[in-house]
Amino acid sequence: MEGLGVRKGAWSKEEDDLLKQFIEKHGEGKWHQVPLKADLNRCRKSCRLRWLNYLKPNIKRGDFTEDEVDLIIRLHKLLGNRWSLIAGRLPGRTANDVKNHWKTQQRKRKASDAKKMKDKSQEKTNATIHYCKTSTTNLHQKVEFFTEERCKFRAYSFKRELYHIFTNTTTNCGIRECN
DNA sequence: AAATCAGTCAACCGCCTAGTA
DNA sequence: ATACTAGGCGGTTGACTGATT
Repeated sequence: MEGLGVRKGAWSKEEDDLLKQFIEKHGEGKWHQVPLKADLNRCRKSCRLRWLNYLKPNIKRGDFTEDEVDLIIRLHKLLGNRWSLIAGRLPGRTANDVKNHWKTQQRKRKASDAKKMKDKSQEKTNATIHYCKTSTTNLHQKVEFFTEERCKFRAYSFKRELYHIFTNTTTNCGIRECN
């Protein structure tokens, strides 16, 4: 049975050579025969993946070009997470590469969106703080002024405004008429 | 210089489908 | 119709590496 005592993890140079030699001699496919005939202590899936994602000739390494990125975005819109189909349209790129690239970009986008949201809310908070600071100063002065003038109603209404600034509410603040 | 963090990429896992006995 | 096997795929993990603190 596959999986008993089968080697896992990174492939060695020797294993790569054995796999390459086998494929060159017998061609792709027949993956179930590979471990036995190539004398590899690996499962068939691992052999297939190693070949497709790393050893296969013409695999392109390095950064994705702008054209490739653009194509990935358009194809993803069209096909969703069908990485093998998308990779099929990108010569030299594997489904694994495309998938990894997409995930990385997605993470970056999320991080940048989160930062934008944070900045926006910080802006809002700062504006509110600024508004409160200036408003409260003005209102306190008005309350004091009208209290001194014995203008109870005006002083009361400015107290209400103060309260609303601090509690950010328009419900009954419970402030009683000042004396 | 050491510790921590973040990004990248190879590899594994589990599921699905098709073919076959 | 059912069970089994192989191939294929997408999601996820973990090792590695370079950057930052």
